[in-house]
This record gives sequence, structure tokens and C-alpha cells, in this order.
Amino acid sequence: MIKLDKIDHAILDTLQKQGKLSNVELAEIVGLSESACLRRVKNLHEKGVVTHYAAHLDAKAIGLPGTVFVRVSLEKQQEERLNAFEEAVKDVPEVMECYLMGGDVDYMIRVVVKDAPDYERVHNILTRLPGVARVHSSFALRTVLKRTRLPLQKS
Amino acid sequence: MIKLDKIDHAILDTLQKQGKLSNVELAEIVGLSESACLRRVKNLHEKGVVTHYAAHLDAKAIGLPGTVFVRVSLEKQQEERLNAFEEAVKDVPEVMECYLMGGDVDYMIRVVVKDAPDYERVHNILTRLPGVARVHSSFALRTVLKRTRLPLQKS
DNA sequence: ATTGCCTTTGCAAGGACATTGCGAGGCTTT
DNA sequence: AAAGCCTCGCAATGTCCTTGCAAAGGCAAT
Repeated sequence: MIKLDKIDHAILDTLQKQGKLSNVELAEIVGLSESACLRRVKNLHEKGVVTHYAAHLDAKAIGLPGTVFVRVSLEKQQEERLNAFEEAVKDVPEVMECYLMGGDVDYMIRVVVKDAPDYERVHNILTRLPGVARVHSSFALRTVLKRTRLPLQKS
Repeated sequence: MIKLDKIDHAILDTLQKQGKLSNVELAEIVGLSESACLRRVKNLHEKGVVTHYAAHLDAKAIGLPGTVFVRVSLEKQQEERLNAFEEAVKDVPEVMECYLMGGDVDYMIRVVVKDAPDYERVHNILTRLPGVARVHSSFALRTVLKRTRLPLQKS
């Protein structure tokens, strides 16, 4: 794990909130000169702490207001089956997150959709992925909170 | 809903992948002049399609490799109770997502943590939020896929 | 405490970029 | 067909990014 001092934390915390901030503004916020600030940001990239920058869209504005949590159980828990499913699920663009779970369910998936009929389409895709035995869907009625800013405490 | 043409889609799709792209590079990718491209990007901001830009961090690199899905049931489903819980959950920085769910569970929450002991701390916080009756936790064994790029199909 | 080494900083300059105004072209409406 | 509107490309100004270099700070060993 990479050592991060207080200024690094300030940089990361700020860039998580305002990724498009100019370097001069960022430098002023964290209390560094432009060059020193830019070097630290670059370093955080090279060390892999910052993976990438992304514009975030309003899901409603582009016609994808729906969120569905899908729990997928596979037929067998063989290694090759897991890989086949995992590779296949990456090709479904509506799938935003996928986690291998402990407990009675194999995968937890978050899917974005236009509406209920649109989810039927995605549902059919998911049930046909390799190794899938059961698919259990839970619709979200409303998004209460969606955050991209990871908490940066003292490590 | 805002009307988006093919170029808008290209802009959004590109900025979702590479939010730090310079305007000149973006203009070349989408096949526009710099000024025209910049105006469209600005417009997408003003219309609320693009909400903000964010740097994305490697959760492992900053010591938060764990993901826990938490299902929270409230005591009563009164409007005021929902609001109290929702406002309180926003103040828990480890909570990255929170959805009001249909079905037998009230809220679905995704939490990031350092490890199991760290989750105990967060668990205690969550159980003490206003109106909480039951908290059911599911640890993710592994992150298979985490995407920030929403699918932009023909609407 | 002092020396030496290494890291990180601030300053300055050149080059790249963002941002505005202006006129031209295309599309829709009447 | 003509008018109006929207969006485009071009050009110029101001801001920002980016690199080199010398100085200051932190750390370890003596």
C-alpha cells in the first residue's frame, strides 16, 4: 500500500469531488505551488492510486432512471464456470457492478434500465449467460444516495 | 428528457471513459472543431446531463478493498421515518450507494470497508441510525466488475 | 548536533490549451 | 423562396500546463 500524507489526502479528496479542477485551483486549495501539485497528481496516477477520470451523467437525463439488483446463482461452482460467467457479464453494458458473494448467492449485480419492460430484455440476457441457474431481481423504487467519493481516513 | 444526437452520444461516451481529455483531443475524436465541441460540452453541463467530473481511486490502494451489501429494514414505514433515516445515512461516508427497495427489504446499501473488523464499526453506526429495525450484511468476496460508464443507446 | 543524501518545493519560461466574438452555412418554418 | 434560428469553423486573446533548475526541508548515520 502506498503511503499518503495529508496533502495527498487533500488532493485525492478534492479530485474525487471536482475531477475537472484546474491545476492552479487545486494547488491553491491544497496549499502548494502549481508545479509541486502537478507532480504529486502525476505521481498518484503512476502509483495507481488514481485509476482514471470520468464524467458522471444524470441517469434520468439519458433515459436510464431504473436500478435493479440482481442475484445470480450458478449451476456449479467450478472455477471455469465462474470465469465463463464473469467474462460474459462484462459484455453486458447495463451491468454497472458485479460482485462475487459469500453466502447462499453467487453474484450480486447492479443493473441500470430504462423501465420495467427494458429490464425484461436485460433479464433475458442475464439468464442466458453461461452457467446461470437462478436469477432473482429486486427493483429499486428510488435512489437515495449515489456517491463516488471514497472516504479517506487516517490509515 | 433532453434530445441527444449522435455527436452528443460520442461526447458523453468519451468523457465517461476519459473525463480528463482535453477539449482539442475530444473535438478530434468526435469530429468537431474545438469551439463547437466546447460549446456542446458546456451545454451538456447546463442541461444537467453531465452532473460532475470525478477522479476514481483504486479502493485497494487507499486501504478500502472490502465491499459489503447491507439490507436495512425500518421499524415503521412512515414518511418522516424514511426521511430521518435517509438524511442520516448520507452522513455515513462509508456508504457509497443507498436505494429504497420494493419487496420485503426497505433499503439496499453498499458500503466500503478496510476489513471485517472495520465493518463492525460501520455496522454499529448503521444499526443506530434512526428507525432501523434489522440490518443484514453480505460480504463480497471479490469485485468482478465496477463500471461508471452508463450505456448510451439510441433513445 | 552536524554532515551528507535524497526528496520535495518554488520560480520562471515556453508551449499548449481554453474561451470568446464574428461571419458563414444548413435546417426548419412560414 | 425567404426569414429566422441553430450550429458550425476560424482567428485572437488570455489562461493554463509543463519542464528545467536551484534552494529548502526531512531523515539517517555518524
